[in-house]
Amino acid sequence: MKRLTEFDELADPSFSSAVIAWQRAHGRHALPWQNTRDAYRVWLSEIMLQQTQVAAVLGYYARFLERFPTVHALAAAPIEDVMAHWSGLGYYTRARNLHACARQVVDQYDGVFPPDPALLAELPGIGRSTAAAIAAFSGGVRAAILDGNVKRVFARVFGIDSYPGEKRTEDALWRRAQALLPEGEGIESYTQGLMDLGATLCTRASPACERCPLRERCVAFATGRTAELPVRKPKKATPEKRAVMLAVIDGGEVLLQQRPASGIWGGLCSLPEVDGHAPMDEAAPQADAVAASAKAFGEVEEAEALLPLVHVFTHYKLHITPYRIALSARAGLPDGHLWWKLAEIDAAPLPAPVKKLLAELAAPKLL
DNA sequence: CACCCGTGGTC
DNA sequence: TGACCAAGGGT
Repeated sequence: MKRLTEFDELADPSFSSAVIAWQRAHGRHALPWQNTRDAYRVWLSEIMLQQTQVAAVLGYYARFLERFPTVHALAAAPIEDVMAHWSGLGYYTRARNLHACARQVVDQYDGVFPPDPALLAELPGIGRSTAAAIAAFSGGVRAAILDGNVKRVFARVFGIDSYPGEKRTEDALWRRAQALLPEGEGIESYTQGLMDLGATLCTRASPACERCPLRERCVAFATGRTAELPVRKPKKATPEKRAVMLAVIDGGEVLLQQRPASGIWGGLCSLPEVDGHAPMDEAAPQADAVAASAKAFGEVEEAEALLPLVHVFTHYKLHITPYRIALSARAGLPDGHLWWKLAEIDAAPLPAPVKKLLAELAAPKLL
């Protein structure tokens, strides 16, 4: 007698048939990165969609494709150009990896993405799940994804009551994902169906269980635990930091500083800061102290405190205290700094809160 | 392996 | 309105 393996235990062909049938009837079919097997377009969408919702990606995707229509165009472009087109989308390592990946595909694969998910996953910015999605959508390859949508759907359907971010739980989820893949054709519909289910029906809050094709096999639905599953990440207090930023203005231009490639806002530009990040229990420096530190950039004509703003990251809260510094004369340009025309601030590779601050400085709202 | 990395939307 | 979340990967 044949011993049942764990895969046999987890396998269930009716699961993928239900997802595929639902996707074909009720899933999304008209997103800009669908209805193509162009691996470049599929890859670009998958990278942009990492930890980012569809609505936020749409505009970036269109503008990016217009500027970089092929992997060759992207590989040939300067990184500054790539960063500028990513500016505001967040997780900027993705943009650096995107560029590095394009160059690697051109150099190593003659501009053709390999169909094998294991090879895709060796490229920068492409992990196991993204590799599977690219392979499935662009080549019909049978490979398992495990993103936030799949984790949520699985946690509810199978009543998984441990935190999905925990290694042991995630390993178990990967085994299910692999075991539940459709045997025959339909990997594209199945993969898209899992994403669509999670994004449109099996949402975090108030899921639409009455329309769900998996309702009758869903443990969370049967036990009234959809609000408790998936189990949330255990939370901890988030620290608060302070940054004093200098908007040094002269002749319609503002002084920007290149940030290090790693760390927060890596690879972007920002405003020069006084004393870097200080903990919140220290008071912000006085205006004269700020003006003194701005002397490195030239003769200070005026130093004006602007309205403080708070920017919240996943892991800490940043209190930004901005100062407008008007110069009467410029000193030599320090290393890693550049002047940027305020009128063209939209095109600068800046994080969202800094760009917003400077946009308002360039064109103050009349109240 | 737990933690780091952005931003906009939602309740 | 603060907390939480959304098509993860790199270290």
